[in-house]
Amino acid sequence: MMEIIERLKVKGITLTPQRIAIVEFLGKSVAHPTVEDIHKAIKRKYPTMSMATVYSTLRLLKELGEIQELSIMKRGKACFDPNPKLHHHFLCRKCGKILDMDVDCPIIKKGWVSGCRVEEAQAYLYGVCSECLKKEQSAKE
Amino acid sequence: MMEIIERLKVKGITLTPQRIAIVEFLGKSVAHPTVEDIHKAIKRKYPTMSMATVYSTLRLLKELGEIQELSIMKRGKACFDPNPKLHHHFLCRKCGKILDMDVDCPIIKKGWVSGCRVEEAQAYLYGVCSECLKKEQSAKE
DNA sequence: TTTCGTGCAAATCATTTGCATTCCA
DNA sequence: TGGAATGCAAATGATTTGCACGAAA
Repeated sequence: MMEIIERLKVKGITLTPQRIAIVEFLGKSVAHPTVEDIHKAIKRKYPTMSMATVYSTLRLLKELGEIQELSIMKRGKACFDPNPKLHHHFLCRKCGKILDMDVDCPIIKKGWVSGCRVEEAQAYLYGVCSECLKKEQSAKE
Repeated sequence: MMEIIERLKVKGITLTPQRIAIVEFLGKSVAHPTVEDIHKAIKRKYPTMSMATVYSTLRLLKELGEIQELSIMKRGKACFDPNPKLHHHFLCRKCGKILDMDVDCPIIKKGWVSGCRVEEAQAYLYGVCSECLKKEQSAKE
């Protein structure tokens, strides 16, 4: 994730310890954290870290195209994906986990559809993940 | 939309004038209205109609599978689609309009993906709609 | 009569904003 | 040093909830 830091530096973005901490946390996260998740995690290191700072840094990173915010919401809370590239998501209704889907849909992508210019695309699948299905199976036996 | 009313009756749902008004409004709406849109429209006929009633009726209809709530949000507000069948949506960043997309994606649908059971799927496309593109074009000339 | 829906107001909760203080370049 | 970032608290705005009243079976 140091590449992000480099790009921010090149763009003249002020690199505060808080911002670096957020970028580093996002870089190693795989769970599509909410603002609260991020705040809680970083508060251990920086006890004064405020929600306002987390919100503003996330907005900055989003505007710079370094991360993406998902339209799917974890129980009403926004969540973020450190991977800004086009990919889709699966939300498990049992455990609430969000999984990245590496499916390449020929239609849901940038380009043209019915005369409209598509600049961004996101697909959301909802259901039960393989882990939860396994648990259901064992419970039955 | 009278079929919905029929189905509600069969299921033993109490049919109040307010609920009927909401169902009728949704039935003839094509613009994916927000809760506020619905409330405002019906308030003309029923001046005492409260937001709480709109919210509770929408939740009821959603739980019964008669309508769907979109994960895409009109400026932070939830919006609803009277068509509960699987289809996708396009949000125009210029005019804010949401269009139904009649594309049949072979991957973004119910079924199985990577060991997960997909019960519901929604794809969202973001960009500029054909109308706004036309306006842009004329402005240039 | 008894249950259920309505509508008002108050409560909730995520997110935003104002502003004084502090920090990076 | 100067402009930008931080952090606190207060404000905002969508949605939910509690509860008394009224309507429906």
